Order: sequence, then structure tokens, then C-alpha cells
Amino acid sequence: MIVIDYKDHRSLYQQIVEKIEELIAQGLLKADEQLPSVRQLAVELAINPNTIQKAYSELEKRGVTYSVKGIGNFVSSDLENVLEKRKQTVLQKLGDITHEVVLLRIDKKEFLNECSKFYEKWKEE
Amino acid sequence: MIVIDYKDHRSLYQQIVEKIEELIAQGLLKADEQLPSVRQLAVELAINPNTIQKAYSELEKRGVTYSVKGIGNFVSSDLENVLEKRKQTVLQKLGDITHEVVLLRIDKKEFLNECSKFYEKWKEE
Amino acid sequence: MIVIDYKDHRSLYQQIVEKIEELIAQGLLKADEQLPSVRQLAVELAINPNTIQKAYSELEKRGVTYSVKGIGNFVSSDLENVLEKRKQTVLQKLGDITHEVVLLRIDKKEFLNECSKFYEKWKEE
Amino acid sequence: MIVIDYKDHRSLYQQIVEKIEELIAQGLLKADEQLPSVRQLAVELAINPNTIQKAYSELEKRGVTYSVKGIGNFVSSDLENVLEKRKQTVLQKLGDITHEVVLLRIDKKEFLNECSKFYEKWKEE
DNA sequence: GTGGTCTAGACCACA
DNA sequence: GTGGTCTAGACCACA
Repeated sequence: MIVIDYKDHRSLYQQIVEKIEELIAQGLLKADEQLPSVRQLAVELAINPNTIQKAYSELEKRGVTYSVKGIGNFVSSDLENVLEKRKQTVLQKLGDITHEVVLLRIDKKEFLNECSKFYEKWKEE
Repeated sequence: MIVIDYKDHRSLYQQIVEKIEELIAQGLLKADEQLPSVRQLAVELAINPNTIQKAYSELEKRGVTYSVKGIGNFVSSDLENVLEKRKQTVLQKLGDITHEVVLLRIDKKEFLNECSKFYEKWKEE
Repeated sequence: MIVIDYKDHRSLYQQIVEKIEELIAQGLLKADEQLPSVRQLAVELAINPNTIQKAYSELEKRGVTYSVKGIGNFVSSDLENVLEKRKQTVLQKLGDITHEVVLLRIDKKEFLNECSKFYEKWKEE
Repeated sequence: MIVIDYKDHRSLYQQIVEKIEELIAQGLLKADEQLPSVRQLAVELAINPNTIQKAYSELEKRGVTYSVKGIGNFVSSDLENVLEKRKQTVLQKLGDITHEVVLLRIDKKEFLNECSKFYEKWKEE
């Protein structure tokens, strides 16, 4: 479910955070579903438990999950809110990239064309 | 010309590298034009010369500039190549973002609409 | 494993970079093997950690190694690619030298003879 | 006759030294022939006269040229000696490259084949 | 003056 | 523990 890529430029805990957010966006993790325990995931990914802990704390801080002491971590009940926040983040990044596109003087037509092609490509997978 | 933003999440030398690449993309720095000297820019930005040096080395490794010992650093003669590379990088990032957009099940029409709006917004500035 | 030669005309960090590339070419460092930590190697070679850092950054930029924050530096997984690049560089240098040989009007037979002798000499070591 | 390449990794004075040695090897500069004056060459190459001076001093130190005070710099009378020294230098470099070739485990047959191909290529020019 | 290397030492995020 | 960034300051070759 989660694959760590050591050559990724992002830190390990960030990869976990983003991967879990993606799984939720894809509907593979549902509201109030329990996440694997810190220890279990640490063993599974062959990673330091502190790193998993940090990822889970970050997710909780973002409101994506909630923790119940002594029991575990769960996906938020209010998925709509979570997805809306994530959408804002992604659109923010899209805006930044578009800025770079404009600075490079890429034609609007070409730009939209690329966007469309990328969209179709990912849609198929 | 170059402004350092201490709140930026990027490191100082990275900000310099990317800012200079932008200035080239915008045509404000031309082929074979001389960059400010390491020491001069260090004073101007109130930054340690080593940090400027690191930024200039990075630019040279990327093929964006070349340095002549005892004389200075210059914008690459082959700007076309530089801009093409940068375009590839930006498109790569655009593709990644689009992937996230698709995972979030954002409608294609809405997506392209956002792209278009962002483009117009930046175009005006 | 790595020996610094202060009489060498190359800078310290360059010697380290090239030595590590050689160790990989010789098969003494294998794919995904961990390199000594920056601090450890610094102590071992009695060199400032910044210099080791610079060497490791250079290796990463060349695609020879990759680094994982908080864990360490590792030899690239795609050694084939690394070795192929290195081979291209060496052949390039060989071509340059051959140009000088031709300019000096050294006989082809003599040239190939020298090449052969050198090859045998290094082969034995 | 002499072209300075600012993108060359070698320093300006080194480029001049090596270019003049090449011209001698090619027979384009003959024994006791006068070199252009420091000032003249400086203007021609749009370079600091100190740089030309340094190149000429280096050539004299190597025994490639001699200077007559108040008159100018001249190619050595004993070209045979000059060429022999240069040959030794070039062979030394060839040996170093061959070492790298062996470390890369390039086949002897392939190596000699490359040498031969390079030789023919430069011979034609 | 120019770029480039190196040391010493501090500080940060991450595992 | 790990890598990475930055400052302060020195020194070198080169133009």
C-alpha cells in the first residue's frame, strides 16, 4: 500500500503523510477506518518508528486523522473537509507552476494543451 | 534585481539559483552577460560570499552559466538549450500536479478552467 | 580505502570524488551500499566535514550516489548507467590525448605500441 | 592563429601556452621565429597583457622559447629537444588515461580499437 | 580585482 | 546518530 522511495527528494515522513492523503483521496481509506499501528507500519516499511510517529502526528495536525489513546489512529470522520483542504493545497501548487509557465513565455494554447494531455494520461491509469 | 525572502522555505542559495534562472527566462539576463561578482552580490544581499559561491557553482553545473577564473561568471551562450531544459523541468512538475488533481477526482473542465484563470492572472503581472 | 595526497594537483574534494568513482568502477563499492558518514570520513581523513560534504554533493549531482536525509549516502542503484557515463568521459579524454599525439606526428604503430604497453603495465597491478 | 575559449576549463594563460606548443609541434612556428609581442597579442586576444606575459614566462621556463631583452620572444633554436619533452608529457598523460581505462575493465581489444579509430580521425583533419 | 577551496564552528531537520 | 546550510575568515591562482 505504501512504498518508500529512498531516492525521492522528500523526507521519509513526508512521503508517508502524502501517500496516506492520496489513499484517502482515492477512497482506498475510508472515514473512521483504522490506520496500521506505528510499530506495525515501522516493521513493514523497515523504518524507524519515530518516523512513522512523526508522520501520524503531522496527519493529525492537518486534521486528516485523529488518534485515540491506547487504541490507534483513525481516518477523520469528516472526509469532505479533508478533501476540500487538500484540494486547496493542490490548487495552490498548480498556481505556482502556472507562474513559472508564464515566466517561460509558454503559449497559453500550448499550456492548456499540455494540461489536457496530462489529465487524460493519468485518468487512464 | 534579486530579493532574498527569509520566510521562504527554500534555502538561500536555492532562491538565488532559481531567481537567476527566472531572470534569464524573462530575458532580463542575456547570453554571455556578466553576473555580479561573488563578493559584490554578497554585499548587496548581506549574505556570506560562500553562499553566493554555492549558488554560482550550482548554476554552472546546470549549464546555465560558465565561470572564467580571475574574470567572473557569465550567462551561458547557449540560452536556447538552457530554456528548453527549464521547460522540461516545469512540464514535469505540471505533470506531477495533474496526477494529484486526477487522484482528487477534480473534473477535467474545472481543472482546465483553473489553469486558464491562473494563466491570465500571472500574465497580467 | 581512500588516501589523500597533498602533493596531488587536484583539490581535496575532487580526489575524494574521483577515488569513490574508481572504487565503484573496480566493484569495491556496490549498488545501494552505504558510504561512510560525512563526519566519520572527515575524522578518518583528518579533513573538514564541509569538504567531505562538498565531495558527496558532487557525487550526487553526477548521479553516482544518492543521499537520504537523516540516514546517509548510498551508491546509486543504477550502476550500469554510472559506469557508462564514466566510460564516455574517459574515452573523451582519450580522444583529446590522441589529437595531441597526432599533432606531434607520432607514428601510428608507435602510438598503438605505447597504448598496449601501458595497458599491460596497469593490468598487472 | 590563437583562439581563446572562455568556456574552456583551463586558465587563459595555460590555453596560450599549450596552443603555442601545438603550433610548434605542427611546424607552424619554426626555430628562432619571433612570437608576437606581448602588447600586440594582448590586443589581438582582448586579454590582459599580464596574462600574455605569464604565458611567455611559462614557455621560457619550459625551454620552449627564449626572450631577448628589448627585442622580443623567440621559438627555441633546439626544436628537437622541445618536441622530445612534449612527447614525454603527452605519453605521461596517455599512461594516466590508460590506467583509468584498465580500472573501468575496458577490454584490451576494444581499447586499442578506440585508439586506432581516434588516430585515424585526427589524422584526416 | 576575480573565482575557488578549505577550515572551524554553529544550527537545523530528520531518523 | 544522519545530511545540509550558513557564517566568518583565511589563502591561493589567475587577470
